[in-house]
Amino acid sequence: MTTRVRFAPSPTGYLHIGSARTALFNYLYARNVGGKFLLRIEDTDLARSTEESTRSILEGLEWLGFSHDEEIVFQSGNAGKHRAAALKLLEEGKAYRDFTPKGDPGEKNIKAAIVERARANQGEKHMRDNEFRDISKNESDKRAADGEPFAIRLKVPFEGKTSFDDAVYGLQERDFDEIEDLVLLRSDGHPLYNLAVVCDDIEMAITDVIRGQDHLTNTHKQILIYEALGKTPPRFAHLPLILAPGGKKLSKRIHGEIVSMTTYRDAGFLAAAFRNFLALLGWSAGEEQEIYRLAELIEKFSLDGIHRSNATFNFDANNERRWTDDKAIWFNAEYIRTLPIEDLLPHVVKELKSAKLWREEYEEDDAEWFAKTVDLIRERFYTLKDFSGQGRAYFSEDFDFDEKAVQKNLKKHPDLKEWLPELADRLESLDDWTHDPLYDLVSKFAEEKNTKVGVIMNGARALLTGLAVGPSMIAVFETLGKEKSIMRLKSRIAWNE
RNA sequence: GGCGCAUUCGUCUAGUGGUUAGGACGCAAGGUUCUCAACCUUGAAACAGGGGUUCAAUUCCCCUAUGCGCUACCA
Repeated sequence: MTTRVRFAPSPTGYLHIGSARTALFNYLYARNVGGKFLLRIEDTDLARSTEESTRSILEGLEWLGFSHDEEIVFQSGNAGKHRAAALKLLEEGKAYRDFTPKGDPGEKNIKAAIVERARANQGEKHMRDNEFRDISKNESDKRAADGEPFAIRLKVPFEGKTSFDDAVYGLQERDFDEIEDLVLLRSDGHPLYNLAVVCDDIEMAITDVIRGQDHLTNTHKQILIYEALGKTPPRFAHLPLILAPGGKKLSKRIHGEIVSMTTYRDAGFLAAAFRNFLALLGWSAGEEQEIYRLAELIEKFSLDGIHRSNATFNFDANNERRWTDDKAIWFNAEYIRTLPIEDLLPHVVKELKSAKLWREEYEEDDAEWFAKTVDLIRERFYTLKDFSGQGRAYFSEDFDFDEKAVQKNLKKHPDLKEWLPELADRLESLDDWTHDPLYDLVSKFAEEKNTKVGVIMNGARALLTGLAVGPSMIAVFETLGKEKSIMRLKSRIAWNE
């Protein structure tokens, strides 16, 4: 039987970082064993589900490069089948109608209400004391026929336990005492989550369910449904959660944009880098390697390598430099500087286009220059945004001068105001615009002015790029070319007092 | 309240009944350098606590603590 896994988000927001990792692991697992990776949108909660969320999630998945197999399944489209399943169980006596009026949680905190109710019961087991569990079929049918509203509950047996062998957490057992007669169908006819999931997973012939650990205890309920339906449950693998610093839940409400996949895309992350980072959050191949191309991830992925404890996504909301996990940023920088240049170029092109710095020549006559320049400047960049930010001076005459750079590298040495234009004149007569002659000329110039070559270099860098930091000055001369270099050396803009 | 799951440097993690408990990010120092990165070298940094079992426990068992999850006619 071929392996079939699914990623099943509910469209109530953008693609969350934890969901993204669940999708990743499902994807890697499927590709590793040569199975199918399916997508199901769990849009049964119509009040909260939006088309926009669905779109955003799909966008996120696409960005990450997880292509799904087969058609996307929308859970809402299967409500009829879910209802039929509940009715079938009712017919077979494996479920019953509960005519208890629907309770109204109102504005009360749901968690508090649960605890309150449990405390009232003081540890007594009240799982099977529903008064409608054992009423006669006749009475049940009659009340239903009279139009009395009811929910359908699964009839969980008195004695016994469910068990399953989780691929991550090992053998899990749960006594029936701990499981209430769960509602399958609401009194308004809508199926509940546990029923819907089981029905859809059966329908989609899912063989392995890989999902967040928050479903670990619910799995027992789902197994009961599988059994009632006469189906064999799939294999389960539960994933540890990704938490915020301090061990708290990572939520969009509290932590905002940082949990959204689109944030990373828009911040200039490479999907490959983020994917790599995500893969190592809760999974390890058991070796010291950390950089994995997608093909390698697929090849090495195994459920055995999944951790059992939750991971913290480490960031500091109060520190701009640490707006997201340091290691994620490191991965991105590492990818930017080590990717084969031809793989990086399309991303830079896109960035320059969106920053209005793009010129068609970069793809034509100046293609070689473009590749060389990107290669030169990428080494100290962290995100794709840097190509249009710090890298602006390489692609445009319209760039800003960093005030600190001007102070430190130009104004602190007032002589440079005369020297640099003078250097420009010298350069004018240089025919061979390559490293050695350039270096010779500049160092001779410095010697002549009785100053350190660094003073000239740093001053020139500030004038030519607007920054105090950047590639070797000679390399900047080379890449900018004679004309622009001379022009900028003579420019007075930066000196503007 | 009940039930479940977890706990190795700040973070991500490797690992084992006997190890100097390893790596990565970050941090610090030094080297290199026209600056900043990169790179190289070095450093600080961890087995939650208490009981067992054992010749030996970070590793196995129990308890406690802490965190997380579930406990809903939410998903």
